[in-house]
Amino acid sequence: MAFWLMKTEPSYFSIDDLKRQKISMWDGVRNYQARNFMRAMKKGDTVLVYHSNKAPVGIAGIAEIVRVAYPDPTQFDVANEHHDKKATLETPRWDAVNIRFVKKFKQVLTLHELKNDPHFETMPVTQKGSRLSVQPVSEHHFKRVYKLGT
DNA sequence: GCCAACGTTGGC
DNA sequence: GCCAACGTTGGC
Repeated sequence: MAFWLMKTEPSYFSIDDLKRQKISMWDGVRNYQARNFMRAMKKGDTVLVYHSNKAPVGIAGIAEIVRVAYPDPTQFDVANEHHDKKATLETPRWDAVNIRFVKKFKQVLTLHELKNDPHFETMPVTQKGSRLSVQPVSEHHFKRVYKLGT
């Protein structure tokens, strides 16, 4: 059982969208390191859903992996903003996973709060210039987030 | 393989 | 909207 953090711009896809849809495809990841982390995800793993770019920036809730990595269909779709002309059905480049809504935090656990809590000093998301959209989370960090968020 | 140019992310 | 910190591309 592993823990992950995945970033989304809430104007594009938010924890409320996930709550409404119950199960959602997490697509559009176009970074190899992030993709490789997605490939390491197992059914039942826990995901911290992180809202980027729009205040309040931070962890908005929790989801669970219900389908492991499979070729992201948006890479083949010329009309999609995430279309990749170098990807083919035979040699796909990018993967998606499916997640299930678990919990929305009463309020977003903000990046500011994470940065001000010494427990999170080594958490990747609190590091300056951390752009990786899919990150592993330690159990220690997850437990602390859970405690503060719920 | 180097690295400049370019594109993107994401906090602020 | 700004811009630092990246990641990617492509000429050489």
